[in-house]
Amino acid sequence: MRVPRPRQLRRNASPFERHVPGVRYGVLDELAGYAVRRAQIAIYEDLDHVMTPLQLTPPRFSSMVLIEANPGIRQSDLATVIGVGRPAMVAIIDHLQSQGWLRREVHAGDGRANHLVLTRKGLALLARAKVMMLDLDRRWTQGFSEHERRTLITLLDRLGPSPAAKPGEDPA
Amino acid sequence: MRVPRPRQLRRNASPFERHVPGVRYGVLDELAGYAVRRAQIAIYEDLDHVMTPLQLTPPRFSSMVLIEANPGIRQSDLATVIGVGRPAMVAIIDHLQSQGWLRREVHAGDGRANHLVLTRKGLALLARAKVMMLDLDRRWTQGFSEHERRTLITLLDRLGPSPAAKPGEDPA
DNA sequence: TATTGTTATACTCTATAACTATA
DNA sequence: TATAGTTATAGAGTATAACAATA
Repeated sequence: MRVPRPRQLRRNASPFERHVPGVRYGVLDELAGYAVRRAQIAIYEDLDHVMTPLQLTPPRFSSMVLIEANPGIRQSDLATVIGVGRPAMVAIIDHLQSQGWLRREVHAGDGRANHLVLTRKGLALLARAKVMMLDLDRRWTQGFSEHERRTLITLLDRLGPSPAAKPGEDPA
Repeated sequence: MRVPRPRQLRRNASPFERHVPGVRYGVLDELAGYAVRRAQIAIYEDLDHVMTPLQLTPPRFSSMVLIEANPGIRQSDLATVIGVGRPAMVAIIDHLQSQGWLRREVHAGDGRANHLVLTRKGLALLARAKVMMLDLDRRWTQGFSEHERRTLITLLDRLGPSPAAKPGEDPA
């Protein structure tokens, strides 16, 4: 089962409506998991407008952020962190390198591994992308108080099978 | 850009870790959008265990819930509601029908449209699936208070470009 | 002319397996 | 033997366009 990277956009279609008037959603409205899915669809329609002009995709953007914050990280570790396989990571890095945004250097202590570093050009683009992404994300939480925004992120980080659901912490 | 139905599972890989120790996530930790993505990856790894034995997928399950709650809904409307294209909906309905879980009847007032109705067998399976899904969802929010659970769903429903972000309502 | 369901097609993303070079 | 990166391949899911039947 694929983890939906939200569905491919239907360019000429009307935007996704989370609650179509007159339709009863039954248990779906009771499921946190379905709320996540719904939110993701709505978000991705918008995300496209920011990513595409920059020749970026969500995994490409995430990778650049992580390489900047962890210079010299190796590909396999990066793949683990963003949750893709190693082969998929090769394609992501290939693209970023073809744009001149990063270099693959030989790892100092391990001849098998790649040492990933952003170029000046890559850092410049990333700076722009980060501003745009932060701006977009703030627009998504426009009506939220800062407390609500933090609460949402914290609850999302706790949601899920194993690492989440620790009764001790109470972010709300 | 595709809306990620979360990534295909790597069966022999370790489960997705949302915060790998020693890795700095930079702005990613500030983005509600990335928190959504992270949560979805974690969720889908688990979802698989419930869906597969029942010959279900998330869109199939959602479709059945919606057909039960809105008997006679037409395919195109169903597609709009769950956020897929009409061709994708055909495949979903085909499968549900092949399992004997629903019938396509001719719509009373419109000879073009299909009137979708669950069979007794479909209703029985759906009843089982709903119990399992609710149970799974509760496990994902195990450490949450009921207030936190509702808050998460409400905030997720407000997150996004257009319909969300209404300053008036304060669910937290 | 527009819409519903359908089919055919292409594209994207992903997993899996196998290869190489290092360890 | 095991691991990092790579390549090749197949599969799932989706969008797009075009078609028939009906409105």
